[in-house]
Amino acid sequence: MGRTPCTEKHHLSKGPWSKEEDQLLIHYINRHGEGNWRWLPEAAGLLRCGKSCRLRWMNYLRPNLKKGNFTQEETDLIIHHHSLLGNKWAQIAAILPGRTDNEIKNYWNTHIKRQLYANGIDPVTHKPLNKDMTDPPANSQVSEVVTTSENNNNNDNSYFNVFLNSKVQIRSYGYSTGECSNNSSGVTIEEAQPRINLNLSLSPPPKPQGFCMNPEWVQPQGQQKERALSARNMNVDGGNRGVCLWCSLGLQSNHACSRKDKGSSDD
DNA sequence: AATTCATTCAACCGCAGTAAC
DNA sequence: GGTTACTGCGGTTGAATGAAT
Repeated sequence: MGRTPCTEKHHLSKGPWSKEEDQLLIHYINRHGEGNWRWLPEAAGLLRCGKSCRLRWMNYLRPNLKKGNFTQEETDLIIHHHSLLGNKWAQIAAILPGRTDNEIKNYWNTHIKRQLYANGIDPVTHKPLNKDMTDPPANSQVSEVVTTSENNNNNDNSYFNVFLNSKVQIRSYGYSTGECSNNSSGVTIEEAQPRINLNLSLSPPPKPQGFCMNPEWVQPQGQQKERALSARNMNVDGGNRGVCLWCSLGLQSNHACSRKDKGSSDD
């Protein structure tokens, strides 16, 4: 069926809020507090529906809202948590004090999304756009885009010439295919707190310690090789799951990943 | 200066969850 | 258990603004 829009029901105002309306709303909430949105407009003397009042208050009028551009830290957090939560804007907003879900959603759609696309990252999956390189196993879970600072104290980059002059790392969490020998316990948000920036160029991975991934996904083809490797394989996190790049490159003996690919079923 | 095109973001709409009856 | 109403969330729209031609 669907409901009649509240504005139609009671001939209420629509469109941008006037200063007077804002003042009425602020004044009322300051005196009576939030809540009871259904009856608030009437009580406050507003010709708006409760929904509209709530939105106006939550997004623009309530105190402690942070105005202005997003900082790099905030952008990092948004990308990180989006990779974990998807389009759960309210949940993401809860992590960024002073920011609203609407604001974050807009910022995502107008800025971050485009920059991710421009850098070959699918903003939905947080994986490289190239389909051949990116289709994860059907049972894969979300992944995360992570960037690191240039100096990762990695003294052994010899196998990673493809990553020269690069910065981005894409960390995949919770793939149920493959597993690394030294850490299969999953990663909390706190543990995984990355330093992200939208200079999504590519960079060398850290030392291959517990670095795991599924070799099925490593199908470098021509120029796509670099992106695929960098985006897929850089698990800076000390090994979640999957089969390691080092293994896929035939370097098993050089690092700690003792696991053999065991297919697509654990947990 | 006028027009067109692109971008931004405030606000709206519909749906889902849930509490109250 | 079914219905209704309220609230919150996410997707989408469209007016305002800026940039390009």
